[in-house]
Amino acid sequence: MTQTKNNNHEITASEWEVMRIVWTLSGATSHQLIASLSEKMAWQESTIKTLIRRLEEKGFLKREGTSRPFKYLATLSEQEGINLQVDRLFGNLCAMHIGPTLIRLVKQHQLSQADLASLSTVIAEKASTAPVKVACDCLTDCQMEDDGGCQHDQAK
Amino acid sequence: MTQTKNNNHEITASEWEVMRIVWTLSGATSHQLIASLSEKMAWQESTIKTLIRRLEEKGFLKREGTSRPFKYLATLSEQEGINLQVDRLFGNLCAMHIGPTLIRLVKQHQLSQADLASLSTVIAEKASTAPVKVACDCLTDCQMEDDGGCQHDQAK
DNA sequence: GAGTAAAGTTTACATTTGTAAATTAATTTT
DNA sequence: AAAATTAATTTACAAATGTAAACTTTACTC
Repeated sequence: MTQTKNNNHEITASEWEVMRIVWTLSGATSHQLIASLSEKMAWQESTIKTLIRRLEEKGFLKREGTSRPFKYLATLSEQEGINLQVDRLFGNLCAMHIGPTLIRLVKQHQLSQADLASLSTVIAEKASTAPVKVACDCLTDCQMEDDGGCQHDQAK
Repeated sequence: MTQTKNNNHEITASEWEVMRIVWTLSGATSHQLIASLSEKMAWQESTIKTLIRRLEEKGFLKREGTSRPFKYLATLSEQEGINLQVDRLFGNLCAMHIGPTLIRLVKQHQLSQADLASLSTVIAEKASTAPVKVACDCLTDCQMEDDGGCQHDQAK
C-alpha cells in the first residue's frame, strides 16, 4: 500500500532528480517530468514513471487532482529535503572535520550579499562561546581495547 | 579483480563506518575493525569482513604488510573522503539554496575559534564580488516547453 | 461512440547494498 | 607437528536501486 509519511525512507540519487523538478515548478505532471528528465538524464519515460511511483510510495510526492493528467506535489519543501540529505551526511562526519569542510564549502560556492551577511552574524554570535579546539568524537562509544585510541589529535 | 583506483565508485553508508575507524586509527586490522564495529553497529564479523573486501575492491582501502594480520590503510585522507561525499551532495543542490544551507550548518555545528576566524576571512574576501542574488540554476539545460520555467524566483 | 493518444499501473531484470554463514588458509599454541 | 585459533576468501541471499518494457485505463478527437 502507498505510504503517507516519509517514514525513514531515503531519497536516492535518481529520485532526487525528480524532486528537483517538482520543487522548481511547484509541482509537475508526469509529462513535464518526462519532458525535462528524458532529455537531461537520457532516461526513458518508463524510468521516470517508476521514480514517480517510488517517491509516492515513500511519501515524498503526493498527487493532486482527480482527472487524469495528475499533478505531483512534494510533501516537503526543497529546503527540508536538502536538510534531510545534509543532516544525514553531516551526522556521520567526525566533529573535528566539520569546520574545515564548511570553510571549503563557503569558499567554493557562490553566495549572495545577504548570505554573507547572515553568515557573518552567526559567526560573530558563536565567537564568544566557541572552544579553542573541537574534539574528535569518533571513537567515543566504541571502546577500543589496548590500542592507542583516536589518532586524530596527532594527525597534522 | 581488485581495483586499484577509486574509479567512480561510491562509499556507501555501511562502508563509511569502516572508513571512519580506519581514518581515526591511521589504519586498522580486521580485528580492530571487528572489535569496534561489532559493538557500535551490532554487526557480525562476517559483515565487517565483507565491507573491508568491498572497500578494497573499490580502491578505498589497501592492505599493508605480508604476514597475516594485515593492516588496512585508506587510500585517501579523511578530508578527501569527506570532500567526495560533500561534493556529490552539493553538486546536486539548487545554487539558490546553498547559502541558507551553509548558514544552517554553521549555526548547528560546533566550530573552533580558528574555524570561525577562517570563515570570517573567507567571507570578508567574498564580500566584494558577491552578487546581490544567486540565480537558480535548476532548469538551465532542461528546456521546459510552454510552462512557466523556474518558479524558484517567485518562491518566498 | 470508435479510434487514438496520453497517462498510469504492472511486471521485469540486472546491479548494488546490507547482512552473514561456511569454508579455507595461515598462525600460534601445546 | 597436531591441534587450536585467527584471519581471509567464497558463497549466499534478501532488499533497494537503476533502468525499462508491456499492459491497462482514461481522456481527447473526429
